[in-house]
Amino acid sequence: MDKKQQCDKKRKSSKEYKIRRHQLQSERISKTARKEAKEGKTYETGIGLNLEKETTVTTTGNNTDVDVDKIVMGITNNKQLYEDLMKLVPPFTERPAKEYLSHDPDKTYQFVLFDIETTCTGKQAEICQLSAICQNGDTFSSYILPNNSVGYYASKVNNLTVETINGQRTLCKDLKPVNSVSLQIALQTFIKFLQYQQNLIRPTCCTNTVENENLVTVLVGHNAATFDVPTLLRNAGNNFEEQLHSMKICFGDSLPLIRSLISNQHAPLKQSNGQFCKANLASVYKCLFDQDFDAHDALEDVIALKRILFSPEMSIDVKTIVDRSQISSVRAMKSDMEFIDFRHDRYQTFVGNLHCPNEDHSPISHGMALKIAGSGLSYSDLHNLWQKFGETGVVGILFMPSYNPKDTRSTPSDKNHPRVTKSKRILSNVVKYFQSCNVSNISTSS
DNA sequence: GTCGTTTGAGCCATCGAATG
DNA sequence: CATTCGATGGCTCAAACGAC
Repeated sequence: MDKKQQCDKKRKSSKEYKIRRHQLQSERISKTARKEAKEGKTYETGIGLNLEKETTVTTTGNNTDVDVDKIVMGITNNKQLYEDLMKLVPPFTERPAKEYLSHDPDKTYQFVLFDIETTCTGKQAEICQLSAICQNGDTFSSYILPNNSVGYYASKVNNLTVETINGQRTLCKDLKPVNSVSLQIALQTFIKFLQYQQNLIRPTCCTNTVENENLVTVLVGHNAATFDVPTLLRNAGNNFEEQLHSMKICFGDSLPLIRSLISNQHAPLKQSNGQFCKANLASVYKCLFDQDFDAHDALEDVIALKRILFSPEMSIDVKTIVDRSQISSVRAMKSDMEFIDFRHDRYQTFVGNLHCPNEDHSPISHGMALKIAGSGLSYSDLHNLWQKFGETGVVGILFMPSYNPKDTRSTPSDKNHPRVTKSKRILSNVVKYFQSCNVSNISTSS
């Protein structure tokens, strides 16, 4: 009995068996799909006759379709070809794994809530205001004169503008001039503020005692992991980052914390209408205190955030905050930011060709363009593969697994994991795109 | 307007179990 | 042994939502 099962198992795990089964199933799936599509239109006609006709159409129709299985088999059986393809493209990249700090009862947590206002969003964003507040109520706030003007949408939100007054570029809040400093000055003042606050908790007399090891300072902002921290690190430079690192400062995000509370139906976040509030700052504040606050001034925002997190109305403990705020090291946030920027650069190369935003039939979706970009490939890499190896090149690189040389812990399960995707629909869409390029190139050039 | 993440629905690859 | 069925978990996508 066992022997028989094992034999069967072994047979099924063989490569040939899997490939054959895969082919058969693919055919079945496309057949049924076609049948269903047909049945929708001509339900009354003889099904058997229709099927016969359909299958003949299918086989001829497949000539224009892309036979992904065949291409994949060609590569799996040809190691040399696979290696030749690999030489043509940049090494595989992937997003750094997230590692969040979890609560340690032996440690003291010092939360510093912070927020920034900027000139716009995205990689171009410059910081115009940096504010922070500690649990003891001490605040820091500084306006910063950006090199560029404040964008239309950002200005609508934060009421900051850059005006020229007496020939001087001047940062204005609500059109009134404010004292602003350079980014470097603001950051250094901020560091001093943080050092001072740390020293309030760990006295300077015991610099090398256990006391030092036990203090964890966490900079928490709302949606900070996505917006504030990357923007801050991108603008600040290595010196600032090193200082934070040496002060053992970490970053946390209150958005996932709030989301987690809402999904756990944390009672204080239930509104009077019985629904739970949304996760944005204004909504949470309104729900807890039934008051509006002057949203989108960095200082007002951090004051509100402090009240939210530490008020008795909210009633959460330190362990909850630590465990659910996705606290990460400065280094981790920095390398994640670098990955995001790297991916974004490559993503842009797909826009307008393989990925057409706001069009009904873009060859690949936004998400897929991001995934390809994140694996280290740009449009020119795919184009190059297409020119040198045709569909084999493109499908081979996207489908076949790829190993990161830096990653020593490649488990057997990774061997089945594609560099980008195994989806036949997506792979054939990419191939079809390059085919149509060739056709249009010939027709336009001749 | 930008950009990134989460969410939930639907599709599809995969694999154990069953069939002839 | 070759094939098929059925359950499941992972992948993909668009929409909604967070930040400015």
